[in-house]
Amino acid sequence: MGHKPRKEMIAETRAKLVAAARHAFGSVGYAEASMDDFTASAGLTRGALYHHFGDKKGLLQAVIAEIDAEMLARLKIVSARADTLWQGFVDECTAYIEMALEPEIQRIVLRDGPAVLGDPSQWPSQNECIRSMSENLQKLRDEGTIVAVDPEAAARLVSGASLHAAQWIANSENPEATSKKAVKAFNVLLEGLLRQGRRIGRAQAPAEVNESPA
Amino acid sequence: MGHKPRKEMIAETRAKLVAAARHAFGSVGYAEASMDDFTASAGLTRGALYHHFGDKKGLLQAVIAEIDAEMLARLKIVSARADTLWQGFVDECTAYIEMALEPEIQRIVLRDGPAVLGDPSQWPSQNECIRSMSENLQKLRDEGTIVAVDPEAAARLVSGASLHAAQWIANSENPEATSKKAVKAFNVLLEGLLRQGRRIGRAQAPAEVNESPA
DNA sequence: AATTTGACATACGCTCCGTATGTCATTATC
DNA sequence: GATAATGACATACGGAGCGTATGTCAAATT
Repeated sequence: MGHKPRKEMIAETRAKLVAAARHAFGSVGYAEASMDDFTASAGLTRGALYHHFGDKKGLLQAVIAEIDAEMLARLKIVSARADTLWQGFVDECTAYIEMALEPEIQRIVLRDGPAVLGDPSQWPSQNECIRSMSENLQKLRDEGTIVAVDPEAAARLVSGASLHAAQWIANSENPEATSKKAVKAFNVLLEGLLRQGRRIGRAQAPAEVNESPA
Repeated sequence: MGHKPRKEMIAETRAKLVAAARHAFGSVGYAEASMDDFTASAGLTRGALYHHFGDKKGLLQAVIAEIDAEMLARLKIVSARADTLWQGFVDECTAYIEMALEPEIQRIVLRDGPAVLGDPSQWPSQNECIRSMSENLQKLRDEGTIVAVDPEAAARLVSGASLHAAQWIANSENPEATSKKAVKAFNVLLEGLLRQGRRIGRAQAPAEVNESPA
């Protein structure tokens, strides 16, 4: 019978394990996910898991690497199709927030990941997202659009603000309204990066502006 | 012999459990901390733990509540002794970052806490710190120092940036240099909050300023 | 003085993880 | 082409940790 090639079978096994773990981690969380259970759901046993990933943490790393690669790809698409560098940067930040709204990303990447694997700034994958953002900021600085500031530092602060904003939004009882508030405040902060003459889009409001809700 | 009153004994037991757990959680982390071990180190057993705190998560909540109360107290001191509201706010942010540099706070409050107890923005205690910051921003807005922006949203973004900055600093190989970069970039972002006329402390080399008429 | 409450300790079972070992197919060697 | 060797898994075993159920003893209540 047409048995598939060896390498494909193995890759398929790894993919099945990662997929099963991703679902389990994303739904019940890392700590509550039983290795026996989700390997069985993939038609396998823990033997396969330990063979391919060493331990439970190794599998979490693989899952996060997969998710992170997807995130990076999505970010690149967003920033690539913007008209200006600055707009691309802003769009990328917005996309970052939107991704962080997804429960699977929140749970696996933002909560369990740091607890199990340590600080995300040390992960190779997370650094990819930061590096992408840093490069954009570097270009914006060379271009003269933003003030002289360390690109990586700014990128980390901005991503930190984005992630927290996302978690706040996702857990609020009215995500729509919260999102609007967060994005508005976010843009205000980002304008701190812009050089004075470049500031745009702020209505230059007189003394006491009261924004009326909705 | 002079036996102490009942209530004091009980409070002492609770305090011993919280202290032992705090040390264990802070050093080896929540997941690796054995209840048998650290209750024994307090001269007790898990029986006492379950009686007072329900389960391991309950004890973590108590530990975090204690740490958070300390953090809030420190923040209040910092913001109270500043000359201006804005300076108080900036100082508070800086203090926030400095506290987040402490390993115990990083591990328990910033990493394990969210993984075990869920999103920090839902904790009563964490909300206290945010609320304190929000109040300051509200006053700054009323005062006309900062632009019209939702105080809570800004507070959450700023705290998010602070926390991430802290983790980045703490895990960098050169914390001193990283800290300088982060604080500088942080101030730049914060200036986004300031209204145009109020901007201070930026050297502002006007290469090609294109000032739109106010 | 008798009873009740409550603060703990002890005992038990269960789940889960990691390792050590076994099995079978594929690949390499001759 | 038969045999040895490798590698991908499954099975078996032991240990640790958690939660609960139960026991005990002092203090508070009556």
